Amino acid sequence: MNGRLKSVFGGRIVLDKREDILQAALELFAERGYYGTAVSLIAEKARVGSGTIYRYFQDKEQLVNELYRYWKTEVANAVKVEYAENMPLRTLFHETWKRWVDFAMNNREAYSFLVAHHHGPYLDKVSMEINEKIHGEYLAFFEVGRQAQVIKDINPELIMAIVTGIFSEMMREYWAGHLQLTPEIIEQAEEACWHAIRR
Amino acid sequence: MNGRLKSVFGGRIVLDKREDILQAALELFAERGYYGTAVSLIAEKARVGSGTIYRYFQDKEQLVNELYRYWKTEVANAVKVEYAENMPLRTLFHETWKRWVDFAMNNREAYSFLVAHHHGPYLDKVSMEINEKIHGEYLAFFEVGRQAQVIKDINPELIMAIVTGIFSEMMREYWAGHLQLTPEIIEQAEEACWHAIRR
DNA sequence: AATTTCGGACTGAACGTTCATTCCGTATGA
DNA sequence: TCATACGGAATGAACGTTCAGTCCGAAATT
Repeated sequence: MNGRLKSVFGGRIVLDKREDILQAALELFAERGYYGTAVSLIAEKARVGSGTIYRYFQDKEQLVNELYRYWKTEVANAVKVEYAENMPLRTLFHETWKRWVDFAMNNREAYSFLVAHHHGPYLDKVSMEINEKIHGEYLAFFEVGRQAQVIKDINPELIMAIVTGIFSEMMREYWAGHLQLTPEIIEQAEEACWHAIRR
Repeated sequence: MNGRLKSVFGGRIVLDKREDILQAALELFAERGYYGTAVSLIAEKARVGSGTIYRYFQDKEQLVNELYRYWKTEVANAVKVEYAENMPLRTLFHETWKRWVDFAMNNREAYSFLVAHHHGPYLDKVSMEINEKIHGEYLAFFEVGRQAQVIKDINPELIMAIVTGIFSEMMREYWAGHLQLTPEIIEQAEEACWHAIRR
């Protein structure tokens, strides 16, 4: 996914144009949005002919969906914490928060892309199923916390909205240049978020 | 703004097509987005010829900006609380939260429109200045709370991100059909939000 | 009162542009 | 020689915008 990957084809080493296209599309979609990005622009940035894109992707819609699924899965894996026996939920939350911030700051384009396309009408059934699957996993986590009487006894969907709302708005303000994100401030945000959901 | 307003012209009562156009555009932009809405579609919904739109608005961009400014100001006025002497900040927050929810639920299209277009590249200088002005007023409120040691001693921009993040994500989940918004749940969300920002 | 003229709101076909997608000639390696 | 990869001009649909003409109430004229 870094545009310089190679693949072996018939014993020959070849630049993988498919990766170039995906990387160029990621950056352009994140910056300009789906409708604001012409296919010819993606081709130019990836240094391929526009026809070449259609050798690798059925159409523009399949391209954006492939990107979406890939990065959605990536971020889900990135925030996953290997669960240790008896780990307090507060600690689990802290670890997850940390990973989430790390991912967003180290993969700005991917994170921006995901946020901007999360509700796009061009997302297909498969992408939406992935969304719901991951959403469900997080819900289950909050349900556990509720049962353990650590988290407020309210609808887990609301808990979820609180956490994702705080996080995404924080990142948005950061990228808009209105808010610095020092380790101290990141911790303050985490603390505030926890205060919102803890019992 | 309800598409049935009338204006008097030369002693004669006439349907105000300008209002029809604004209302049609509001609904379509909210539902389909700016790029997803063809001008001809707005014309059809407003029952006017597409040329008529250009009698009232310079172009599509001016139309979306006019809508944005109007509703941004409307919501700002709608949530404003007449401040009574010695009113606790917690009460002020409660009143504001209530008004905000009321506005969003009673003006779904307008609220969705504002959220969806808040960062659109077609917003002009005037619209962005209105944004910053209103943003600044809210920041000042949180600054007062901080000085009074009622609200956490952290960057007001972060406080702001927390409150708007929770609210907008809550409304999103509501309109997606994932979350009911009973008075009880609305209060739980308000309470959680306050927990996040109180000292 | 009846008829004509006038102004401008209004329409929608037409225009030029942009875009996603296709097509085909060329290049490359087997 | 053949098959495949590739580039980019060509294609046609869709879009925002324009403009020549239509329509209609009001004013002017008879």
